[in-house]
Amino acid sequence: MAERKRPGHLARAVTKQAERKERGDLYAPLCPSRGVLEHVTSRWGVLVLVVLLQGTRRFSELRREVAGVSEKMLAQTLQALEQDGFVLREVYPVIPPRVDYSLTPLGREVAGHVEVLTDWIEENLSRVLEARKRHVPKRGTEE
Amino acid sequence: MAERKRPGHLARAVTKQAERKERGDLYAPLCPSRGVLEHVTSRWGVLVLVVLLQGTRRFSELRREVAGVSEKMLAQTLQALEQDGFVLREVYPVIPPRVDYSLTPLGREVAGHVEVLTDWIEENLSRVLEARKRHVPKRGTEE
DNA sequence: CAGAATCCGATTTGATACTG
DNA sequence: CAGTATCAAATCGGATTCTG
Repeated sequence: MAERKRPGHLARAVTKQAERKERGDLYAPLCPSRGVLEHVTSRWGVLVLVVLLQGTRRFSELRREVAGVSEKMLAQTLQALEQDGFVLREVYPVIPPRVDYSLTPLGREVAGHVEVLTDWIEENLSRVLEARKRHVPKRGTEE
Repeated sequence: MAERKRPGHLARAVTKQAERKERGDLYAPLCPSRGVLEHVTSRWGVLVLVVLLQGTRRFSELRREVAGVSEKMLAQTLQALEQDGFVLREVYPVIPPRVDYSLTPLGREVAGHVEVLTDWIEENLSRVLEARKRHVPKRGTEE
């Protein structure tokens, strides 16, 4: 073992020029996969995805469930996720306006992985908090 | 079904006042779990965790492997992850200085989940890119 | 080598209106 | 209701300089 360097596509010999559909490489600064990752792991993107995993939601409902998000950020987040094909936006021409947001099949896949992560964090928060206490801010005045 | 609202601890009746070690609630704006989530899902945090999953790394190695990160951001990211107990920092008092970074058991757990996510994104990049093409920027001039 | 500290412009974010 | 537009505040983030 001395070849496997990159985590993602390690030991995969993708070098066969543009072979398949094209896989991303997060370790290439210019790869668009970085952008996708950022949409998915963005502050509000994560929470929106996981909430939508529970079912369809309206804008105002998301606003309430994802506590703390501003209208602007929520709209912006939803647009990014919609553009990437994770979220479906359905507008009903009624008065008052009604817009439903839901996950696409693609979205359900990522959201599933994201949820595992968020669940882990919620579940293990105490362990992290313990670690923080244990952690010395600087290096102690003495050892 | 009409009770399950919150994704994370849904249908769990945590309401028994401060029962166990305390679980986080990402849907509570003030819960520290939000901070942990942000460290883990931060721009560079994600990449650092996945790289460290491959094994111990020195500062300069991380700098190279996580292409695009600046010294400042890398240091900052590592500090956050170290504080949360995900990363272990070992200093060797030699000249020139040597510092090794590795994952703690706790870190290996999160990093594992994070890797599943990043792998999915790399793997499915083409699907997302397709969705983006398909996506109409505004609402077309006509339908 | 491994950072800490500083300067400072580029983004991001968030209230607060305003619109269809 | 579901956003968009706007403006100021807060952060981010990188290049540079300086130690141990």
